[in-house]
Amino acid sequence: MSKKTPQAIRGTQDIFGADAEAFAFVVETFERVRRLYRFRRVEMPVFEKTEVFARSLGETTDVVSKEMYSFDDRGGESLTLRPEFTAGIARAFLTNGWQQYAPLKVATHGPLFRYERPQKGRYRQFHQIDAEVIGAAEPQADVELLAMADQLLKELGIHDVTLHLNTLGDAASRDAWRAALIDYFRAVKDQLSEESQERLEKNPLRILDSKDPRDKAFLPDAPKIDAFLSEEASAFFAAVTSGLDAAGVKWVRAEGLVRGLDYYRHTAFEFIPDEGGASAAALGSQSTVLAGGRYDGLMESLGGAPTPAVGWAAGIERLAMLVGAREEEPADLIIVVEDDARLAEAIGHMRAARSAGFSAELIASGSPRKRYDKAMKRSHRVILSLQPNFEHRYSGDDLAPEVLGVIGMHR
RNA sequence: GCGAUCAUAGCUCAGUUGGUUAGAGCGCCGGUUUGUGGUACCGGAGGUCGCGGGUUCGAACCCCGUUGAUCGCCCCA
Repeated sequence: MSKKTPQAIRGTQDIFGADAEAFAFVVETFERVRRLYRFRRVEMPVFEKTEVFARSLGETTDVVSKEMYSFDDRGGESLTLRPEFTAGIARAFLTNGWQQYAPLKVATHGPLFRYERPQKGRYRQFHQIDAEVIGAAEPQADVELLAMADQLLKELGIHDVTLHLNTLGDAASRDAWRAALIDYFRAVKDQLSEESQERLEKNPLRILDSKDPRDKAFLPDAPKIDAFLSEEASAFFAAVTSGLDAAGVKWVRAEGLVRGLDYYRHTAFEFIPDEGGASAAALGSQSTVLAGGRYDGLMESLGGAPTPAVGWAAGIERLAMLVGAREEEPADLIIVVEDDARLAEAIGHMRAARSAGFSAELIASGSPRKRYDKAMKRSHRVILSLQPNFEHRYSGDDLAPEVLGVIGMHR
């Protein structure tokens, strides 16, 4: 590589080959499954006014304060490459009058951007699939969304992950719990890790999933959300869990599972690899493959009417790692031109095969005697070799007569 | 923002305590062989050893800096 060749931006990826096939498999499976659940496809802008994210995520969150790709456009307006899907979809819901479709079930996928240090399963430009139900206050929406996530993972062939489920309660429950946690941890502040001492002020809920042994000692006796749940919030969570049981979705209660972003209420969930499993090993320290929750408070932060909503997102790269490398589909037909005089004939056959819906590839370069070997090394159903003296020969594991039929050749 | 490890051919990697013109496999190109065959053989192209300094008679190897990658911390999907 020349020194003059510009290098790719840190944290971006050029995906090709087996990895790209795995990526496509994830997206195609998602598209198929979301149709089964009747989620409508939406296409969203990749950038928004900065305030869309700043107001919805909370000014003090790390995402907003240091992880956003923001810039001023030529008119001097601050814009931001989307760090997540939910805020943009909420904005679109409000600005396009999609209230008329509520409850609205939508799905999308595409690139997202966060200015972070790249590591295994984390990139600055990464890709997610996303599903949201907007304008549905009932727990059945949570259940359907989770049933879809569960089916998607199974259809991807990922069986060693489990749904970890928690409730954050309604706004009042959450605030009371949060206050109790601060009281509890403040009493032992000087015994906590440095990180958690900081979290105590900024994000006390996060102490609950600290990895530091100094913090872990205090976690079993920390106040539990259940003690602070209103009757209504309790009933909501019970309806979600019984619905999941009815839908055959396996789950475990995770009392320490919280959300980093301010707008979450009630249900919070993550699909996490089972310890010791192949998926856990494949993902390294980035263990969550699909996560989401209910965000009843979000619409108001964007100036809309109170609107209940629930959604999830999953990193395509992480899912692709669990799916594993995938091979390209075999070509239906490969034509080898072993005599350049027969090139035009081959081109005609190519067009006929492709027009009939068969994938076809032409090999007509390099030493004529080595072209056949080249064809044999590619994954294929039928090879047609055009030889000197107008002879032709076939080979392949699956001498599909329908493929040869469309180019007027038969065994 | 912090830490650890790493950087040699298009790819995967050797390269001894510092010692002549830096190697292999795969891939690519050409030739021979085979001619229902994924073979074998021969040859070729392709490297300022990430970059910049330093130590030394001599550096891919030792030292400093720098850039990049990987993995982890913070945070988070």
